Amino acid sequence: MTITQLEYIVAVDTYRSFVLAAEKCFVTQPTLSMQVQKLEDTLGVKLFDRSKQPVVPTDIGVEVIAQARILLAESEKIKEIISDRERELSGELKVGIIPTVAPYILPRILHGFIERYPQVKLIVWEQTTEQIVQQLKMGMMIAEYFPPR
Amino acid sequence: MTITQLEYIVAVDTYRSFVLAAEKCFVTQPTLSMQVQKLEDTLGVKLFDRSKQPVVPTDIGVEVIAQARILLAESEKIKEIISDRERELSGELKVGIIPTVAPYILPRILHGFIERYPQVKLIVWEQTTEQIVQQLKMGMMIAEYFPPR
DNA sequence: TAAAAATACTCCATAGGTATTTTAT
DNA sequence: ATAAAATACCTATGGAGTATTTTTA
Repeated sequence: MTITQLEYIVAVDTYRSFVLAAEKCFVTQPTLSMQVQKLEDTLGVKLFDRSKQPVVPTDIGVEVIAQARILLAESEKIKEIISDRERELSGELKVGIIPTVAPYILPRILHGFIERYPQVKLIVWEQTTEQIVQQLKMGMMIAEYFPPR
Repeated sequence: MTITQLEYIVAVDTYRSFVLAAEKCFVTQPTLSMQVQKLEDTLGVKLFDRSKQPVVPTDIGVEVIAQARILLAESEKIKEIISDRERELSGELKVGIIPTVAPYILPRILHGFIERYPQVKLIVWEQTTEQIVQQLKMGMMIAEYFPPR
């Protein structure tokens, strides 16, 4: 049982659709289907009834999903602890970036950002790609795409 | 951030030792150390101060660990939902087993169990190795080792 | 017959392991 | 000197992808 799997079943419950839930979770439909099945295997119970459309949670699925929502809320609180602390430290913005591309991308970010938020202290944070991916997944960093031209 | 990683930091906090925490979590010390570091990377904060012994959580570590304990408690409740439901279904014991070894091991289990709990209905559940491993990890099944002779 | 979900595969990221080095008492 | 944590390296599981088949309305 993973936090991700719990997010998936909550999404399926919310949207009553594997296709739509997958889209909202930014994964493909087969990926989401398999993870939901895997969680069902782990728990040893069917969480959704797919024999009708739209998909509907089973009786026990309703209970598990309700508890999953509570757990996910607690998970959000962990992130809040970090954000609160960072706000409290100072008006800072950490920018995670891979060293290789820093000289190409940083100037553009710095320019646009400093213009709009001149009072915020910018902290450039060298990270590996993996660390950045993690930060993005956690919603603790925001990605903005700067096209090459 | 995974539920496992949260279990690890709670264990380190509880035992004030990576070595002992690893033992209690049934993983090796390097595995636990790396997962803790990875979580620290993900959150972008140091959770423990290793410059002293025993290891002690940082200020923010204390907050995160407290919240992690809450989340893990909610995680336990999901398992309880399943167990409660299973209890309520009937006085049953599900036995997960790989088809290959069933004929060798089952008779022994059945004999000992039926003797002690004659009123409980036994349900043999054919599973893959992976499904059994999951069930064991979740604590939803108990493994007992029957030596070959 | 047109959606939605399941299945079959492929790939690679990473959790976990062993061996070793570094750090703290 | 010794116990504990970090680091290096390796392996294999499984999460996620694409392509396709089976379902349900």
